[in-house]
Amino acid sequence: MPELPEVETIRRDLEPFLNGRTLVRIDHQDPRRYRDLARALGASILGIGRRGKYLMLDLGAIEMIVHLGMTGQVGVGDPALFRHLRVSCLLDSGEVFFLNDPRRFGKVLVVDKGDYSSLPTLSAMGPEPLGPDYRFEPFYQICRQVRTIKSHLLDQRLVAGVGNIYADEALHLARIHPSQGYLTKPEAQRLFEAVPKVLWSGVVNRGTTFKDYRDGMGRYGGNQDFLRVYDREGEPCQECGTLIVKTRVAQRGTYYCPRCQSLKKR
DNA sequence: AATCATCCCTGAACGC
DNA sequence: TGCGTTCAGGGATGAT
Repeated sequence: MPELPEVETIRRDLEPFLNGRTLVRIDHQDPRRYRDLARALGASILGIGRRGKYLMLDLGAIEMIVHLGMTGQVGVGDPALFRHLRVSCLLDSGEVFFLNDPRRFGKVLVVDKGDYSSLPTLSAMGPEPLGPDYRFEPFYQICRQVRTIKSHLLDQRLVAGVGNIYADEALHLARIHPSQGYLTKPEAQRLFEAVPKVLWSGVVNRGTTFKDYRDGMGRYGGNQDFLRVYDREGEPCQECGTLIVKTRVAQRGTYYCPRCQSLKKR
């Protein structure tokens, strides 16, 4: 499940293969899912950026937006190696930029540059937690009045790019129960600082491969060996030794330490 | 306005 | 062995 660190790792991997290339041919079978891709024919890739979990290929007046969903994998190489090839783009280098996506939760579309009206989550995206516009006050104003903090970490409006794995990791580092609501200022401060810490760790370790994730070169990430709670049910908390518990919060599998992350009634 | 439930989709894990 | 069931969840959407 690619989140901010995984998408950033892919972005860095693909940059040297895509920068300056022209899209010579684009193939896919599902025009309802992969929209307006023909608009990109003949366009050159001026840069590859990222916003939250979205990859953005700068094509000048337009941009190609890629979201990997749960099982999407992009790369430059031989698409014949993949069973679930959904989109392939022939480059003027002769190489193929492709999306392989078994479960088809991923998206690829071409839009006028900056027009995200067909992507409500991207339109309302919160600040980049690893960027210069990440501010405590607006973060705190939301945290203090919501009922279940984890659902807002996943929501993308509070902060961009956090998914299920890094939400649990940040909450453990901040010692906050995933179902906690109405955070105090010190709690919000701890969470505000924990989010970029766990995301940087993910970037440094080239992403978390729990099952499906591969980087832009098809390699496994390394961050799974450094997770504090995610997928560690029954293992001892590294802070206090209490066994990590798995529950369900916001319709998501949720791991936490019942001692370090106690729920406060408010 | 916030919160919750449902849908999309496939493969792996599980139970009998 | 094999078949059917359950689970995983990001984001869009509709309901409460």
